[in-house]
Amino acid sequence: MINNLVIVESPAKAKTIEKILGKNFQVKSSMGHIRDLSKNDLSIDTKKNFVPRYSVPPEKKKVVSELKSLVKKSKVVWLASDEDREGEAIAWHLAEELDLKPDKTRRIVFHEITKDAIEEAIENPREINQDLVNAQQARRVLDRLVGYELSPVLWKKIKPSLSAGRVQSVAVRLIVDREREIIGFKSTSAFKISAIFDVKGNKGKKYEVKAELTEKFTGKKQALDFLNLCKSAVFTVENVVKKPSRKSPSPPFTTSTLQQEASRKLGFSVAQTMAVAQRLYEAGKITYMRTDSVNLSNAALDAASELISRAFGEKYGNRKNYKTKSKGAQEAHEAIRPTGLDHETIAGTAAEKRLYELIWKRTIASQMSDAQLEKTTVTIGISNAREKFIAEGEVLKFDGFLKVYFESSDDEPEEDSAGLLPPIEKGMTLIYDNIAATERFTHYPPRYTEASLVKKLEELGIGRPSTYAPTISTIQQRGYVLKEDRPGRERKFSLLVLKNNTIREETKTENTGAEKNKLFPDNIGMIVNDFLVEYFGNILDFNFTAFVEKEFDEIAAGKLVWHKMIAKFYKPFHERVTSTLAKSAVNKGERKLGSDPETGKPVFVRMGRFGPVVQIGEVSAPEKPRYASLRKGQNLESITLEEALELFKLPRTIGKFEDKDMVVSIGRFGPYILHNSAFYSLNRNTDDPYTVEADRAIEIIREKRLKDQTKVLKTFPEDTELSILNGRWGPYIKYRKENYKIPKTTDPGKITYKECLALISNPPARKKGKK
DNA sequence: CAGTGAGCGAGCTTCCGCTTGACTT
Repeated sequence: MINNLVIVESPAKAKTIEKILGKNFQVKSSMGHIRDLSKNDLSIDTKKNFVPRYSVPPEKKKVVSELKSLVKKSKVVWLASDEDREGEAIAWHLAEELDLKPDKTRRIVFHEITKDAIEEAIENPREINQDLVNAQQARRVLDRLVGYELSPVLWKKIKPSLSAGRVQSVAVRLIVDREREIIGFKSTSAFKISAIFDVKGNKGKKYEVKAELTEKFTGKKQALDFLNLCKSAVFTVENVVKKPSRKSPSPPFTTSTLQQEASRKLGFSVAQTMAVAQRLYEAGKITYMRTDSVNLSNAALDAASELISRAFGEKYGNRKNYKTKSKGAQEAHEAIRPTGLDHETIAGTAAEKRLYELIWKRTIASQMSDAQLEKTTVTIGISNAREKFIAEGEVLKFDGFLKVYFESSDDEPEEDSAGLLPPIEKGMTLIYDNIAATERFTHYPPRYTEASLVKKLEELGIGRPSTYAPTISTIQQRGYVLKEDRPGRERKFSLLVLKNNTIREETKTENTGAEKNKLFPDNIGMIVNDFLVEYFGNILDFNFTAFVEKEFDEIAAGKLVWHKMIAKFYKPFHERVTSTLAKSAVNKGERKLGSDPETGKPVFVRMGRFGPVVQIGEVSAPEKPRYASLRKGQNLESITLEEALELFKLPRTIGKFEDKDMVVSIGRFGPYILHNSAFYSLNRNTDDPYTVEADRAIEIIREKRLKDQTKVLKTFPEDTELSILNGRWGPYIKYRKENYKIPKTTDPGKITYKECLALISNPPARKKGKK
């Protein structure tokens, strides 16, 4: 017989709590929700109060039967799931499914896993809050209705297997909207003026001071006029102002801020951060990693302040607890922090170490004092112009939390930060070393990264810590969004430099627009988005979630009946679904670009069976239309007629080699040359299939042939299907179309037929990790 | 591996939010 059975959500949590509670308590986990709407149908009675039909999904059967048998052996069952909407629902589902009798069931909650908090919870049990449970049911039912009624509309009107939902569709919209802003962005340029002045300090020491003009000039002529004025100008220090300023540390990590900082500082993807954090959590190294709370337990605050005084001194400490600012936060857990603050580092993989250290630093810094700075601003007047030069310097007076942590930002890297200024006094006359006018271009708003998208979603109150990573993977899996690198392009800019009383003009080039790991909408994402915005604008509205959340709060407060709220939403929504199915045309993102100058036939782009395609001519016309696939990075909505026609220039016959034609085209694996029924790949980076000429093609063919000659290292008379080949990663065994690795310990030059057979029948174990 | 773009019809796809393993390459 068990006296007390405690059920929590996570097994790692169960282990910790069991240690705290001791022998009289057995602690088990439910592994999250144990029941849900069936995934095969709607499972909601839309005719009768939206009654949900719940069932235990197959993967949860085992947990439930285990819990059932434990319950039978227990005197009292303590439902200790999280104190939020989902946690309350988990407790309720457990009570229902395990058939728990009220007299032997207690509901308890705690926000931190400490002895005090848990003991206090045990002393203050309550009953399941049915209003809160109903708010969760409303959330669940609404999401199911939206997802399972919208998705089939997309299958019929756009493409099978697509999906839509309250969260994912808004995430896609953010990315599509941003891309359109970028496509429509008109970059303008202006001339920024910066000067370097020579300053003589006492003892004749020379310093340089960098200053910037308060105004920019829109044209080169104005910039030139200004530099000409400077030739005869006297520069005088008009003012020196010193001002103290402070920098405060950021709050401890939540899921969202951890994902952002790990992305910026460690280059982790959102999924990677969560996987590493999960391992740290399971190893007992950090607190729970799916949280929206910035709260720290008293024990953690004590430990931090003790550690800070000991390691850095009393004045570095600033004990405080932060308040969450994010919309819809439920704060069922603590912030993400090390469980043992005295461990600055841990044993583990490189990724685990780095993430842990990031969490440690952020937590400690959050309990440290502000950094104090002194900012100096020097205003330099120009005798014959009204503009001023400004030189700025910043000195750190007290480092405070900066001793351990510096937060990164998403913005473009700042130009060299201001440092210490040399001794300058009001009234000094300065002599310029040089004054430069540099043409600078305005930049389009940045594309989202996974982490900055999470940040935006959190600001909008859309999604939860447990869903940020899965949402981002879903919108990529559906093909709505691609995470990609894009090469930049070269751009010319003007530079005018005044030095030694003469002005020199230069044209320079810079690389602009290069992107790394950014989210781009793909054609299908844009089509789906436009369709949803047109027919279901209310759900795609950025405030839709915030609006329904307010109603869920009212349900939780007992002021609103959940199925009435759903009924009010569902009636117009369902009518819209029906009318959209009846009225709207099948949407393939078709767009007419113009007509083909050669034949006069219309030129269209649209989604075809195998992706976006250009079509010349109508299907109904007597002559069959011609087709060409769009290239990677080309969009249905932005491709021009010229670009579309260009696609029909392939395949190109570019000449003869060894009496056979050389034909250039683009296949699944990129551009290639076809010659004498053999394929030769063009170099994606340096060769352009639209312009490549015969000489270069021959060169490529010869290179490939040479490579192939050295490809076969060894053959065996015993079996012609077996050979040792030289591949991209070194020698390998090829046998009947399959490839096999040769271990590093074996010399591929001396390998025998027998050894090969052994490696084929018993290949060395591969590293796991791939699906 | 190097190209597709027809048409019919059956059967399937899909949401968000809790939480971890147990499968194979």
